Amino acid sequence: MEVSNQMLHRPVSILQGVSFVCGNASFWEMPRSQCVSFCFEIVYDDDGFEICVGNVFDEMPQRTSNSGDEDVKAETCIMPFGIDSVRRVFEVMPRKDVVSYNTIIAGYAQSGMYEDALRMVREMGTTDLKPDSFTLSSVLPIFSEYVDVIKGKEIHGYVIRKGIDSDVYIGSSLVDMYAKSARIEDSERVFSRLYCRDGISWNSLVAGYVQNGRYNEALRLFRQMVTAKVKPGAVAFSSVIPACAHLATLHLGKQLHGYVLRGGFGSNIFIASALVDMYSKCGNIKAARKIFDRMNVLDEVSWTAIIMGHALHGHGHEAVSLFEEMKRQGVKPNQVAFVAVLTACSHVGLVDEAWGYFNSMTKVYGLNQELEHYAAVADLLGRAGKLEEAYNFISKMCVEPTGSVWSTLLSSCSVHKNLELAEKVAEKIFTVDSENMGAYVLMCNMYASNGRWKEMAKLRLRMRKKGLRKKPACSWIEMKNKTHGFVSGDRSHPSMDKINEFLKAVMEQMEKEGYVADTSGVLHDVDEEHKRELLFGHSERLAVAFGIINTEPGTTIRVTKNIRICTDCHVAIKFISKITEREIIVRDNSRFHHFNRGNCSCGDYW
DNA sequence: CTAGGGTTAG
Repeated sequence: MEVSNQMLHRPVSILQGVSFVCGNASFWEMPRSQCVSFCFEIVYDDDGFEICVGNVFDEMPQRTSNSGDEDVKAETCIMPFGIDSVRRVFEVMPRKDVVSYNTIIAGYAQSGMYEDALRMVREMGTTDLKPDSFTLSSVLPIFSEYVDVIKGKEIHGYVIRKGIDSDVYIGSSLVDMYAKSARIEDSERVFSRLYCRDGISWNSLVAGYVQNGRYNEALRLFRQMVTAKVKPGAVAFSSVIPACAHLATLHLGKQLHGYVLRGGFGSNIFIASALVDMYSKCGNIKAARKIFDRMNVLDEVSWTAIIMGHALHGHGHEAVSLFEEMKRQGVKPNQVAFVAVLTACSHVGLVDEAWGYFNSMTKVYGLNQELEHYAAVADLLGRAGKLEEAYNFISKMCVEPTGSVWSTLLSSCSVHKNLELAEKVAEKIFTVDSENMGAYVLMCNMYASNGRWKEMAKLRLRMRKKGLRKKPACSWIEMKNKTHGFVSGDRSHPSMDKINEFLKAVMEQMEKEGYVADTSGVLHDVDEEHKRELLFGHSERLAVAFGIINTEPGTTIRVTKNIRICTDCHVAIKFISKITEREIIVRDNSRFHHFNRGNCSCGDYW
């Protein structure tokens, strides 16, 4: 499992000077008695204070409840004075005990002052006070955030030795720590050993699955949690809903939405933003917009979700005007919001606007342009046919271009049929990423459409030598709460005869209305007739046909495809939408195509 | 005195 960008971008300098010394790796496998040999030491500071009874937060006001939501911590736990004043009080306390240390450590940790929190843990050691489950529950999340699994494991070793590893708080922190370090198997093991699990421990693992891209497992565990009669809270919903967004499983997303409303969490901004994202990624931008319009409070995340939604659905102008509206309302766009608005520009070809936004990042908002922003602009230039400009832009990037940045340009070269530049770009890709499947496939396609069979064969040989195999194209459609998958050319679906019959009938009508098969994208060196047959078996076409056959007239068809929609299928589905009078929505790997009355929302710009 | 959450994205 890959570590996400978010993890890699976290600084680690904060951990310097802190040392939880303990043995190495595999204490998992050891019987408990042997774990004792793992010691836990703190590097002590020289100064120390006497132990004191009392609590520096004694003066704190009680938390007030907050509109039925659970997330009271951030909003309503207002300190009467800043953490600095708390520290001053703490420092003059004549005697300090574990509780007072825990309190100040938690205070620092919750205020993001991690160095101070860890310094206090060290100081605590100088006074003979031993960190307990409270201390460590405050400290562990620091190592989750900074993805330091070594430090996290040291603490794990220590808590096993102290016999507090089954503490729910510690357990949840450990589950989270391992998940954020991309070691979800270890999260599972910690979780499985917790004999007392509350909603938070369940959700730590659910969220862990989502963070590691294991969406199906996240949903499975969420269901298990509900079955175990643990009621999901607000946080649990905002953790699982993104799993539906990623999987594009509208029916599950809808069920969760229903659950959210019944639970009274509908106005929670975290959940509402997740729902906006989920509906738009599942192809229902109207529902997404409805939820967004009903939200009372909007932050940069909710704005970004709806802007990205419109961008993915090809409503570039709407996305741009929402971005302007966000700024007008005084919400400052962050880096992600810029990714969204640049994506919007790229999908509709707003070149000048995009440049304006790109430059305003540093000049107006003091934000650095990161790889994603460069990628979006490169994508925009490429789509707009400014291939050379895009090439130069990428070559001069301040960030080292990755294979994926070059890949967007390569697909633009393919759209604009510039084989010469494509070859140049492909070589760039292969130098950074010699196993980039997409690049091999695209180049093969381009050679094929130019009749350059020799070059194609050469490239295929190169692929074979590397042991690379083409990822099969597949499409899927939800039908009565079941997902039906289709693989290109695969005839094993039980309804295949009906599908073919349908496609044949539609095809006759299509040809009458002027459809001509575009066989240029067919990879194989076979005759025209055979090429047309191959197009006939494309997965998106099968899924659309299956959807139409099995639904009432007028029902919207939603299909998801794992790779870019094929040019010929794009034309064909336009015809199909007109002939069958259906709205057909196809999500490919980068956007949505809304086919209606013979047109597509992308305006053929994709 | 302690633990889990939403937006990028190939």
